[in-house]
Amino acid sequence: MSKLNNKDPKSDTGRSFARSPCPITNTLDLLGDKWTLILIRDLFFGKRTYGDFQSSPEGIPTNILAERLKRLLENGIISKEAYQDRPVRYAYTLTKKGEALGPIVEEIAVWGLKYIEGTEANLSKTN
Amino acid sequence: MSKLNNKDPKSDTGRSFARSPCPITNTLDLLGDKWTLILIRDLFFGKRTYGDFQSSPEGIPTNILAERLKRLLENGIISKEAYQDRPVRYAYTLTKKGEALGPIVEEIAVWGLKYIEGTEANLSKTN
DNA sequence: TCCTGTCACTTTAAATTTGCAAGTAACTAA
DNA sequence: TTAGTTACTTGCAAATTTAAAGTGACAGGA
Repeated sequence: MSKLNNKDPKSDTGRSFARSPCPITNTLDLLGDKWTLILIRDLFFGKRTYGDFQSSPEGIPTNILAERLKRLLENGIISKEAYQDRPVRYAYTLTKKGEALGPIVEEIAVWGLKYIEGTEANLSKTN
Repeated sequence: MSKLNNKDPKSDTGRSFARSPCPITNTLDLLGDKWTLILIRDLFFGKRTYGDFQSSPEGIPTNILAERLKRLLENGIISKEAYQDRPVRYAYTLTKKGEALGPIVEEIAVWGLKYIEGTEANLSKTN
């Protein structure tokens, strides 16, 4: 039951990985897609509600948004709390683990600004 | 004809983007998937041939490998050259633009090592 | 010459994921 | 009562990914 390359990381002993024990591979399995790091970026820019994320110019589909928020919650990268009752409204914020993604987001922005023509640094909230 | 949010980046004036002018978004459109940064990692570890990439423990499907190498070539992140004739064999290497991805890969590795239990730093070539 | 093997891909078909649109539930304000 | 907002969920077509097999160029050995 404790085979390597188990399809489900985290299951079993915690020492089996979906693809390999490489930290890069496993980080990519968590946030290596076209939307997750955009959410992390938005969180760094102070966005906190479901509606805030939807309003970013990239236009994330709502089903993808819900699923990504769930995955980030399950992995302890963000936390969710009601910031008001009547009606209940939720705010998502980065945990310490999530805040630690800062340097990754920063280096991606630096590279993009330097090598992709026409990209612009954040102009307030028009990410 | 020069609308923003054009579906085809690079088309038109070069000032229209697929999703937004954000450097993070555009970098993600280039390498935000589960395989591209693994190839970049392999290149940093000195792998250079098609076979080298195939032999990494993650087991990239060959059609994906071919397509990603093509995209990285088209975007000037890697270059391809024959390193022998009879039979012709090709080596892929990082360009200056590709080498500049070093800090991103590094920060991803640092985060993964710290926050994903069980991941291990590169043990020679067993990425 | 024929056969086997390697390297660098390409093709095919099925499985998975994505994107778009519409729908739902809770509640509030008019 | 009706309309509006927020935070999702559902359904389905389209796009992407995956595994597996196939192709073509060439080399070496029998």
